[in-house]
Amino acid sequence: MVKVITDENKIKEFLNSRYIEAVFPSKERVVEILMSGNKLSFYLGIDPTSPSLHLGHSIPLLLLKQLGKLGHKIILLIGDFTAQIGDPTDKEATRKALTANEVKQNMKTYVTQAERILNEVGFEVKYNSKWLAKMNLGDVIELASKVTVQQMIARDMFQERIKNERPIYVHEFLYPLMQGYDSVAMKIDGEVGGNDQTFNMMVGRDLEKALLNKEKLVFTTRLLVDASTGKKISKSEGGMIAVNDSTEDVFGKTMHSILDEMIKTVFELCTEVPQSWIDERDKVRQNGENPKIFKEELAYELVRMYHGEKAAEKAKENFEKVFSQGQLPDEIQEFKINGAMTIVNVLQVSGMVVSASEAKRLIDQKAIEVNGKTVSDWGTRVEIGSTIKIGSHRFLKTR
RNA sequence: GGGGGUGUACUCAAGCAGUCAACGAGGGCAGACUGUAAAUCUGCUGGCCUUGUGCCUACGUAGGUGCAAAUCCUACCGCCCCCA
Repeated sequence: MVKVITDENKIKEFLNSRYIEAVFPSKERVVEILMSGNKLSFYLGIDPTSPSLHLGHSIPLLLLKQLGKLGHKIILLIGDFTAQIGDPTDKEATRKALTANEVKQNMKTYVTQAERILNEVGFEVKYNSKWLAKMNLGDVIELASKVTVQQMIARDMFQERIKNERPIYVHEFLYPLMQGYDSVAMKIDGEVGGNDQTFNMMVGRDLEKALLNKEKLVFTTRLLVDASTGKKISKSEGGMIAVNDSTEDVFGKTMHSILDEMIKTVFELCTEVPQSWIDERDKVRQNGENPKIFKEELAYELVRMYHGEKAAEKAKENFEKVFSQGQLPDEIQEFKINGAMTIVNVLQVSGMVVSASEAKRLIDQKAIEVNGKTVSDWGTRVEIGSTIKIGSHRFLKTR
């Protein structure tokens, strides 16, 4: 059993963690409670709305890990019920409701993904359908009586929607209540979440006080945006790096989608590398070092965290080889063909493109190479044992 | 319940009978340039093939008018606003 740490310096150090944006009700109060020596429980709730955890999720996970290291009990709450409702946070449109099946599919790998980050500390997994699915209308109304409509519509994204004449559904109002009720159901001592979750987390704090007369602490983490420009960290949603991406993908996506100005922030928020090292490296970069080097260090670190040292080493080598030197990667996806076929056919049948038209377009755009030669004719035949390059970084080998 | 508005490709958004597979923007893809960056420039962005002033499918859904419909009519469905 891990002993609860009550060393004031360590607790203050924790509160100054670079992951933290704010704590509620106040730093002083949090110190007081953490110093009590009681083993407390903290949780992070994640709705399985997509099949993978990405860089953004890793921030509260890392913070949760620190709480675990202080000797407290940590819980990963899978919002299997809430995922079906949809958190209206930061969305200008109502989220498409997920079916129970989609949710189930999505959460399959959540725990193993979270493990990659929480590895050193033990954690418990809970599912909020356990209590939310059981509530009856009376319970819901009781809960709803604790929050006013004014409080709800005061939230910016609801204001946005009203302004843009977009619909707001009643069930979306219910979302914060449900998330708040999670705290009550678990009689939780504290919650960790991105700062966009502040409202939802505070509803939980209010509910816990009202229904259990218990004080809940709230830790909000910084978000992955550039503080000075407010720009998103990656150039696109699609480029979001996922914990269960392949090692090549984690490395490649990092190199490809993290803007230079963001490298430092991602290091700070998504890794556990000492601050002094980050500052030092950032300084060197600012003094003119090719930012590619710093970025490669980030890519390496992320792969190392998720997949281990060896994988990181390999991913780096592979990257150097394929992109810096323009060689072929070690492992190329293979596709079996029965004798020579036209290039368009191979691309389509292998699923590398969705239609023959797309294949033809790519050929017209000089994006297809077979055995190192750019293909210009749709009818070009591909023999068994050929290596096809599609665009800048996709490869296929026929066999 | 009454009145007004609206529904277009991944998203936003023009079009309001033929020249519409549908302007523009964003996103995505590809090419040039690079550091697989960013910025910039260029092209592409429904499907099929026999690549054509070709065929099929698509402008909420179902019908209708007409040589011809995303565009007009009818019904239905959804959404927004105002009044009650």
